[in-house]
Amino acid sequence: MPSSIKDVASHAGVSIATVSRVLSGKGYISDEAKQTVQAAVKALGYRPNRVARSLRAQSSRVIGLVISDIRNPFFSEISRAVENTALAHGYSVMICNADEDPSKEARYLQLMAEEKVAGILLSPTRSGMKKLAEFTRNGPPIVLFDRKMSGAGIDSVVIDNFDASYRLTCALLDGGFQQIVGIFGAKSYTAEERIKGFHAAFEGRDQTPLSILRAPAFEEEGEKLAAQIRKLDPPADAILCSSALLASGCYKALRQMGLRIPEDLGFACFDDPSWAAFVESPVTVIRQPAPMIGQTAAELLMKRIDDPTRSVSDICLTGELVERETSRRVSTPS
Amino acid sequence: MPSSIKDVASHAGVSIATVSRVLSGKGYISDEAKQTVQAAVKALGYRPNRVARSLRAQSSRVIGLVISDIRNPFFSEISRAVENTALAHGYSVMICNADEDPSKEARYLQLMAEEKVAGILLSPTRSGMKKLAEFTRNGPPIVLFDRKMSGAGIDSVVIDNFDASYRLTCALLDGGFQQIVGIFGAKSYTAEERIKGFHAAFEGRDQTPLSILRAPAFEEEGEKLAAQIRKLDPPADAILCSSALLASGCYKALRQMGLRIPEDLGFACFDDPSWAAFVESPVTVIRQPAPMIGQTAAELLMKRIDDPTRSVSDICLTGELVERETSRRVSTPS
DNA sequence: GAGAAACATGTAAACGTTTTCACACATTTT
DNA sequence: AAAATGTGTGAAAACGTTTACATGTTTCTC
Repeated sequence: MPSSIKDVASHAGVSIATVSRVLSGKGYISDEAKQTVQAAVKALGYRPNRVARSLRAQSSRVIGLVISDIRNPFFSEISRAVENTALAHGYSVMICNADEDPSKEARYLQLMAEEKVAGILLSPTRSGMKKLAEFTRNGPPIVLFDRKMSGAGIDSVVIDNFDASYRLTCALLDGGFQQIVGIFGAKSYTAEERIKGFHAAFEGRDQTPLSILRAPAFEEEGEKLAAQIRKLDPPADAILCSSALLASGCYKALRQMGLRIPEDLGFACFDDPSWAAFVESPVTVIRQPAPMIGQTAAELLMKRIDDPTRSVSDICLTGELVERETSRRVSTPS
Repeated sequence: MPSSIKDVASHAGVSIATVSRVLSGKGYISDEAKQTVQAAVKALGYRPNRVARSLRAQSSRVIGLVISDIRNPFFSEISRAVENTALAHGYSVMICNADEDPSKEARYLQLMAEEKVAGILLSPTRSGMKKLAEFTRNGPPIVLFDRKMSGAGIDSVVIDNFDASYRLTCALLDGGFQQIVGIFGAKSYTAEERIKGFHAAFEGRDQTPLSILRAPAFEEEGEKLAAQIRKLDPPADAILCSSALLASGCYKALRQMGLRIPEDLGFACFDDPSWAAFVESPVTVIRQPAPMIGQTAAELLMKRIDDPTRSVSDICLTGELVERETSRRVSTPS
């Protein structure tokens, strides 16, 4: 049974209004009152009740973060950055994991509105987007990250997925690969952009994509896709993966089939999972500035909270191409 | 400006008490009242305000999850399982990332108490443990996972780290390695147990551990440790890593030094990061039942919430040894 | 047909804050 | 010396719920 402001007040022999004033530092307080109240607070180990505070203020110092998949290292990096940034500004972060499931996403969004969070950071599923515009109208402010929604008047911070995908594909093309298959997420805006960049890289060359496969960004899906790829005719000679999770599933399956990379199959992917640097032949990747995305999005949200009328920003960061070995064709010694 | 129960009441032409009764399903309500109220709720898009509800009830249907490092896949697996389990029981989960920092941990624990969460799931840092016993006294119920604290009367679910470490070490020993160095987390209970198991494996054999190194469980730390290991005299011939993060940092650095694994150096680690299965020589690991840990801990917490007087349980699960190639010495062809 | 039980509803208090307002006193300005 | 400020304090309302209690209605039961 923690003590309330009432207890502090009677212990200090003042009214609760005075205690509140001392605690918030607003209004006039005599030095004497300040002293006795602070002593009482210490003596009772008083901690203000945030729920009561939120009820009164109709908002809390909590930022809601709804991520699509907590197991994806890209998102956990972001979460970490968001948390650090928010903490530095006196906000706490409540993370919810939508697991790429639109109904879970909707449920969490609803929950956060009911919890009266100060604002929401979200990487929406494609299907969740429709309701979003309406939700924002009388819910807390939202900032989108990783995935955006043009023209809805919602702030966003993403990377230039078109450009990144374009460059990654070019790396494969310039490396001498001919039959490239692209693997992309199933439902996201991000995937759409990357597919466009993928196609664009072929323009002006006398080549075309071999195939485009799509699946939810889970490791198991990557494994399944690998099997599909083996069946392609003409056979693929390189793979581009749109996410680390898909990539590790796919890479794993390929290796288990006994394929050598890049001798038998070129490979390139988004994100820079740690293993990309230390497998037999290090993997060419697009490294996304995840911490920067998280920090930028959090800062943007806090600005929006402070000033709900400010004009909406769409911030675009750029990915870094890290060319390693798997995007260059090697003459197979066999 | 979302509508309140008052709005619903006047819209339906009844008192707020009636509305509340319809919504909660408690007490007597006529069918007629039920109808009109439900219609009003729908018409206004009414959503109850959870903050008010929590204030009144002095507790919310939210479970706080304080994890030590969100970037560690082991913890993100757990988070996911916790979330699913909690959701199935009508609870939501608020995740906070302590980043292995005791002061952040304390801050978050405090925050959650102030937010009146129904209960807390925690993998405590070693130094945070002292205050824990006191905290539990007048804070929300706590269940510990991954790391426990014997004799404090707090529920816990962990794996048998002693045993797992023992078996992993034996795998290396049986594989023919002589000079084994162990790398363990810096501050955790878990690390202590694993170190004991590590030592135990040497008993009854005419060998001793070459060295024991400790560092915070971050990837960068693993890289640093790899450099230290190279300087050892006599030189190490195998490494045992206590966490996936440490392992990937270490493995990466070793590969960059041009070392072959297991030809030049045996290797085994805890957790089963995806790359362990598909690097040149697949890595021997202890696979921890992360989802099971998360689920069990969440269920235990909910039982504790329902019955604060129930006797405390310490649940112990076991890790699975996956013997692959890096724990067996091979005759170096060079 | 009278008392009891069951049903239905409304009133008001409570949860712990913050903040407006009013009041009291002290100091400064006209 | 009256009026205007400045300083310190407390009472009370408000935030949106839930629920104990009071007050009616019905419907049974003998």
